[in-house]
Formats: sequence, structure tokens, C-alpha cells
Amino acid sequence: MTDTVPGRPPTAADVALHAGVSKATATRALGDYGRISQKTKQRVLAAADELGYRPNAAAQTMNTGKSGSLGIVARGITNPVWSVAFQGIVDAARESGKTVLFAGSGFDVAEERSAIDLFLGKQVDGLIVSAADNQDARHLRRAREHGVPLVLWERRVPGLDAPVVEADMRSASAELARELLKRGHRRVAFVSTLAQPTTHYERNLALPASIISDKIEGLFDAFDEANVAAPVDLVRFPNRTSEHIAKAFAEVLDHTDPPTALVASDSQVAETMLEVVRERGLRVPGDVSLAMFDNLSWARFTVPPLTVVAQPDYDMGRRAAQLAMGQIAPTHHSSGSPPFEAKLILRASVGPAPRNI
Amino acid sequence: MTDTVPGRPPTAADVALHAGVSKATATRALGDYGRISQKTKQRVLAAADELGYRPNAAAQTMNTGKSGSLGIVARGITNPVWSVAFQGIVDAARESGKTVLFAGSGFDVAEERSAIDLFLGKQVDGLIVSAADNQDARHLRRAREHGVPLVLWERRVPGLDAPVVEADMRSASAELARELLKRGHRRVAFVSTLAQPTTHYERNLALPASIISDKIEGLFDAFDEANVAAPVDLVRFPNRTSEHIAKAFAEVLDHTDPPTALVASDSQVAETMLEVVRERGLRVPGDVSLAMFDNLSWARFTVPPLTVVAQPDYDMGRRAAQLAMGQIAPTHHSSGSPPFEAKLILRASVGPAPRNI
DNA sequence: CTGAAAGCGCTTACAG
DNA sequence: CTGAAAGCGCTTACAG
Repeated sequence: MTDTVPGRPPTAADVALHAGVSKATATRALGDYGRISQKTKQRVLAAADELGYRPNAAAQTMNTGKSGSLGIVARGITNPVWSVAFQGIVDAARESGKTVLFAGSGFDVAEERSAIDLFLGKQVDGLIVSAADNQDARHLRRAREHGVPLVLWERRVPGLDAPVVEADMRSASAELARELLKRGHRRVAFVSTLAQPTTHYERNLALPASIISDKIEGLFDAFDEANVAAPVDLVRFPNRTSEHIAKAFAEVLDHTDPPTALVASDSQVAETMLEVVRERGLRVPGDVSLAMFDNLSWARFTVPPLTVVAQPDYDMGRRAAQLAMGQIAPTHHSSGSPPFEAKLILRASVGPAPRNI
Repeated sequence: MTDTVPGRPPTAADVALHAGVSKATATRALGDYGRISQKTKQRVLAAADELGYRPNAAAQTMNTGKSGSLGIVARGITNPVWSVAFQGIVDAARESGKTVLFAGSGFDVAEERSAIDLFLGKQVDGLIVSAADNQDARHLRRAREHGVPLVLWERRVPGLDAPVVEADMRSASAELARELLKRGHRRVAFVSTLAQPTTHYERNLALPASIISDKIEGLFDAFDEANVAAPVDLVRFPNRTSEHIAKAFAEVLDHTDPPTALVASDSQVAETMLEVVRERGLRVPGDVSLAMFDNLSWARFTVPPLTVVAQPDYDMGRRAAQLAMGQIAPTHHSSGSPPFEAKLILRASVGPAPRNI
């Protein structure tokens, strides 16, 4: 069956020898390029099959400059929402015969830079990056210098000419706030996480992540519409540990003018939010209404079910991959396409604000 | 700053020219091998820095046969538990300067084979595979032929000499059944998913996934200990869609001798289980006790909180990566090491069996 | 310590 | 249609 020397996978030269043709002819048959007679081709392919030949991708990459892989740099993959997006990327890539390289940055710029350098060295055909910081973009520009398509994931970087795949969080967030205002809520707390905790929020404060700004300013858009003072004093950015997140929620709940509704920026924050609410014995939505960004399946199973903002993660992942593979052209100015729609899913965790506090 | 020709990243030859040394000397400085004077080295490194040189990984791979990457083939990454394991793999790989290639197989053998072939062609330095089928191992053997370390993830393949990273599910499952038996449960249903639905289960039936067998036989071990007839007639293997899963639960609940406890093989099955239980208005644990495998954080937030079996996913991921990188040697017979411990976390969803049914 | 040269396994003009 | 040869960007003996 196999006359391969154990330890050394067969090369195109081996196949050529086995088929009794030249190396060039063999690789033409194998690689399906150039002109070649059907007869010869069959013979070569049969030989390849017998030897168990598989082309050496590294050699191919060196010749073509294409590696057949996409590089993804994001905070990590444990976020369940991101893992769905990642699946969309992997699926779309696979349909085009491409593989996916993944690196976690932990939203640390140095890590991100080294991952991008590594990937550029590996000749990735495209790069999808959820940028840690929208201020430091030099390492992102290197992708362009290498002629590698760069796609930004959910976080816009001013001055960088790269398509962004994102959902319209600002609108969805405004929609959420409208529903809260309609039910009498005036004091709404928002908790997200940032590597570098910021103490005070003020309108349009520059944040490292556009998506967080969008969520906050979206909420406040609705307050503006309703001529209600935006609760800027109830915005918190703890570190990404449950202790810090719990402390942030405790802080706002102990405020002299406390919130009647809590909004968690993502599901990890939401989990701690649920714990704090349970520990304090607060009734939902009797004492406090709750909502979170990210539509996780378990949100239906809490009691009461949790109001969430959903975005089409899987489709966004696919779009990102297609942009990174150059299969679709960016149509929108600073983004790859009009943003995806984010939807508010109102569930029983949102109710009327308590009358007196 | 840069005198790079736009469009062509600088090569080692460019660096050599810029530093006024030979190509060999330049790459020696860059690659940190062979003898070289400090002076020359500094000069070369400075030149490299100025040009923004990054070694072409494809060329390095072609020379060394090492790609600096690990290939992972698993069903997909949307399973939240697996995504934690994947993070462990990525982290351990990164600490050793390696990147991770991911491919989803959907537990389809053909997909799995083509992913493995692709990865072998890419000269991966190690392979971690959650094998779709424990009967068809030919494509897995190819890894050995290439001299690439193969690590199995949670699914043993008889006759394949490869370490397995897994937790001791059988013991944990027995522990769960003991707690159920102790509370008077005699009829316990178990629902998992399989690509090829099997209608009837019987003791020690050969299943494509060892981990599923372990969970079932673990339960039955405890029934044997207690001299209670194992409820083999309450085992179901629907397809992996919520419709089929729901139907499976409906089927067992409508059994003439219905279960007083339901066990879900993973969190996706558990979600549907919760829906069915809610739709039927069954009280938990009054009418039926519930448990699932996989310790997801949300299991604490259902009402009542869900009993789960936990395994150290992150550490298992790290171990798998270390084995695949050849950093630790397999110590155990058919597995990479003694299995990890799986732990039962008993929560309020498990209670006494209803007296009469 | 440094350089010239061969080689890794492909792709790609260029001849025939 | 097929072959001989150069080249991709490195690594690695082999000389000096």
C-alpha cells in the first residue's frame, strides 16, 4: 500500500517518481494548474493516492504568499457570545477552505501586538481583531503594510481605514432605556468592565471600546428624549473580576439616590449582578429591574426571565470572515457594511419602578 | 524610518544588506543560533528593527518541519464548556510561543478526516482531537505516521496508542445516582445526543463516544450497588436539535413507568429539559428532580439551582496542549495521565422522589 | 566568528 | 502537453 519511508511524508518529487513523470508535471496534476493531459493527471493522482501524499502547506505558502488561514485576535473565547461568533468565522472560513488561527489578547495591547506580529509572520490571508484600545493603532496599520485585509470586531478605531463588524448597540440600548423610562425608572445603573478602571463617567467620555460607549450613550439618548437627567453617576467600570463587579453593584445600590434598574454590559457582569441581587434579597422586578446585553440561552431560565439585548453573533462572525477573506467589499464608510440590527428582548425582569425608594 | 518597498515585507536578505553582513550572519543573529559576536548581533538586530523585519514563518517551517502550531479538531466551539477547555489549550500553547489552529468537525468523520489532513499538511506540531467515532481510527493513525503527537479529548479510541485527556465521569455519575437512589429515586432517565440515533439501550452497549458510555454506566453502577434494576429503558439518544431532544424527554415522561429524575448529558440537552419541564408545569424537585453534566455558571441561577457534574475544563485543556506539545509524557496506560476528577455539585434541583406516581 | 552554498518542497515562467 | 530550472525565505552543515 504505502512505500513511504516511515518518518518522512511523501513529497511531490516522490509522487513524480512513482508516476514516472517530472516533478513539474506531477505538481501540475496535483495543484490543478497549467495544462496537462487527463491521462497523465490520472496517473499522477493515483500515485499520490497510493503514497498518501499531502502537499506541504508551508512550501505552498512560501511560493504563493498565501497561507490559507485567517488570524483572529480577541480578548478570549470563553465569552459564550463570542464563541458563537467564532463559530461563524470558522464555518465561513472552512467553506472557503481556510483555517483559523486564534489568539487571545486579554485586551492587553502588548499581547495583541505580539499576536498580530506572529500572525503576519505566518502570512495570514486576513486578520480579524477585537482591538484592545482605540487609541493605539500602529500595530493594526502593519496589517495594511503587509497587504493583509484587516477587519475590526465590534470596536471602532478612529483614523484606521478598516471595516468594522458590529451591531447597532446604540439604538438597541436606547430602546431598552425607553422601556425603562416608560415604566417610571429614572435611576438606571450601568456596569461594564475595563482593564483600567475609570472612576467618573461623563457624557461622551472617551472610552477604549466604542461598543461600551454605544451602550451607555444609547441609554442616555432615551433619557435626553424624555427630558430626564441622565444618570451618569450610576455608571461603573470595575475590573473584570467578580469581586470588583460585585463591589460596583454594591456601590450603586448603596447610593443615596439608588437605581431602580440595573443594566449589565455583558453576561459575565450579569452573573455577578444576579448574585448581588440574590444576596441582598431584592425582588425582581419588584425592588429592582434587570437587563443585560448578550442574549444567552440561559437568560430564559432565570426567575424571572431576564431582559436582554440580542445581536446576530453567528452572522456577524460569518460577515467578518468574508470581509477578511476579501470575498465581500466593505460598502460602508468606516464599517464593513451597515451595522447589524441589535434587538431588545423584553422579559419579566423588567417591570414598573417601585413607587417610593 | 522604514525603507521597505511597500507591498513586500523585508526579508532576512534585506536586513543583511542593511546591516552590511552576509545573509547567513544576519539569520544567525535573528534566529539566535550558531556563534556570533555581540557587536554584529546588535547591528543586525538594529537593522531588523529599523526595517520592521518579521521572519517568514512558512520558510522557517519548511526548513525545520515545525510550524509552531497545534491543531484542534472538535465538534465545534459553541459549547461553553468546551470553550473554556479551548481557552486552556490556547493559553498553554501561547506560553510556549505556539499558536492554535481550530477546525470544527460537527462529529462527522469525513469532516474530521479532512481537517486532520489539512492540519498535517500544515505541519502542525501536535494534534488534539475529540474523535467523532471510536470505531474509525485510520485517519487518526496518520498523525503518528507523520510523527505528530496525537492527544484524544474525552473520547477513547480502542487500539489507538494515544493519550486521552478526560475526567472520571463514571465515578461522578455513580455518585449522582447514589444521591438519587438515597432519595428514593428508582426511575432515572438519561438523555444524550448522537448523530445516529440509537433506539434501545442495553447494558454496555457500544457507543461511538466513551464519555457517554461512562455517564450511563456510571449511573447504572450505583443501581447495581443498590440492587435496583437499572432503568435502561429510560435512556434516549435524540439528534442534536431541540425538537428531537424535547421529544425524547416527552417520550420518557409519558412512559407507563415514568422517571422521577431526569439527567441531561450536557448543557444543551439541559436547556431543552428545563423547557419541557416548565411547559408541562412540573415542579422541581417536587414532581421531578433534575441534574446535568457540565458545570455552567448559570446553573446556579435557575430556580431551583441545578445539580451538576463539574470537571476542570481549563486544566484539562492545558494538559491536552502540554501533551500535544510533547512537554509532558503520557504516564498512564491508555491515557495521558490519571483522569481528572469530576465532581458532583448537589443543588436544590435534586430532592426526594415523589411518593406515588 | 563569518561567508558561500546547498537544500527544504513547492510554484512558475521559459523552453521544447 | 511536458521537462529543466530558477526562485520563494529561511536553516544548516561546511569551509575559511
